[in-house]
Amino acid sequence: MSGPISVKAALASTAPISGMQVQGWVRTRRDSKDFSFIELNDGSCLRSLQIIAKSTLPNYADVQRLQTGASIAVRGDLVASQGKGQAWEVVANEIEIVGPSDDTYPLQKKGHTPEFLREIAHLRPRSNLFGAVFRVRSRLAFAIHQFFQERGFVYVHTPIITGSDCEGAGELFRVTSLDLKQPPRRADGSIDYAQDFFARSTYLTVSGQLEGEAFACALSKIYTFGPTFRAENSNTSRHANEFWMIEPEMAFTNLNGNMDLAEETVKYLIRDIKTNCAEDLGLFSKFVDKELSARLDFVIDRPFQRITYTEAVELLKRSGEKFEFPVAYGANLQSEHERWLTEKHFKCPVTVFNYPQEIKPFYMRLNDDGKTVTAMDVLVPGIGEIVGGSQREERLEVLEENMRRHQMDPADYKWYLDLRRYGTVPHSGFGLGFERMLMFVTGVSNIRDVIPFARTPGSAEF
RNA sequence: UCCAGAGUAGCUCAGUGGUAGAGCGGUCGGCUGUUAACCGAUUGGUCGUAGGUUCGAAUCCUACCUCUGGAGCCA
Repeated sequence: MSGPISVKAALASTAPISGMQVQGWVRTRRDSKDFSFIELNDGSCLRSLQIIAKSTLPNYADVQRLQTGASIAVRGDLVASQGKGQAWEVVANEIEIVGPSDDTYPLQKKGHTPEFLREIAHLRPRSNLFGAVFRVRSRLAFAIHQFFQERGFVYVHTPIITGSDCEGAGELFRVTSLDLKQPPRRADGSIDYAQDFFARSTYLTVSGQLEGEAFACALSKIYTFGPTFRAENSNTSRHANEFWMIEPEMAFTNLNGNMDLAEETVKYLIRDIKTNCAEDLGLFSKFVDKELSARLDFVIDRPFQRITYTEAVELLKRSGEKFEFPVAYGANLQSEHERWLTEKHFKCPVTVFNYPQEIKPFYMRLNDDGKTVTAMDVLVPGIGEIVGGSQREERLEVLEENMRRHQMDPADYKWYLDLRRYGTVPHSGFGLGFERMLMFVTGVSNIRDVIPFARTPGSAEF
């Protein structure tokens, strides 16, 4: 006999197996006249395996005291179940109690709210919902690599500790080894970071884009996929201070090619999860979001709407809708505006592009109208922005001018400007929020519930 | 950070100035190829924290903490 098999493998068996072994955690236990039913779950799949523990087991008294949460190893035979609800069950010949549990175990056999489970983040993966979420998270990460690798993109590891506090976007977490009680000072009293570990100020990355551009301008098509850190005091269901982001970057590609890739990426990922995580998706459709299945089908079945920022503003103005914030050209679209476009008007993902340059970062390419830049955001129902990207400004002089307008010193970005000095090329890319994609595909509405141990303002337990 | 709401049993909640409650869970017993089993009994509380008002506060007031929803920032 070989080693233990997973619950998933046991349930997928096509024939009885005598002399098999499974191990996992007790979900519930019920007594019958001469035996006990144990539901065993090992996280390999949503479903549990029913174990029949007969009263003839030498340690039956101990087995009857097994409580939810206990870990056991079972030897026995996989047989066709006599009961309804499952095809297979295991008649145990031996049950080893590996680790007992007791009645203080917080995950009892009843419904729990996600908010409560969030407080026990170390135990919640043992629940049906979170087991499913994190299995899907794993598969989604795999599918991302598969998607880009299939298309010849090279996976690049951009630095996590970075010296560029550029983009002007977002607060950064400082990385330092200085003694906070006695930091070295300069003559003017300011802290002298030249004496810090890297002989300069360093931070946790907020984006790998600039470094990604360097590699795209060499390997043609690249993507990054890694953690990102923002020190913003954001308290919403869609923001975390540590999250993962996918950032593809393509040389010789304009905004249209960029929008095509973003749409293809989102659709591919949904299709992959639908085929490879069907059982877990079923749980989400049933208990998290009844519309989930229909929405996912809708998204993969038809093209995303593409409209310019100007068109979006016109649509919003003509909508007759009363918005809390007024719609005006030159202002950022508010959440309520985005929601109207994607949830009420088009009822599908919407790609908005060509934004006024004043409200977008320095690196986006200026359009011929001299007013708009090649920004694009993909908005999805329920979540809002899931992708943000642009064609990058490849013209050295224009880029330098943009920097000056953003109060940036081009001298600080010499290496970035070099990419335009030597063999510059039109190139484009975007950032896809991994957790937001996971929220979209699972229907889970709070980002804290799709991250194993979420980091949010005031909260870094575990 | 701003706006709104909420903190009462392990969990979900009721209780709006006068002896702290229910359902679920847990425990014990019964029944039973059960499956969110069923039937009966039982267990369970510093009412978020600290002050204050009052003869008396879960309830009213003040501050703080935490959580939830929304906003801003964005992925």
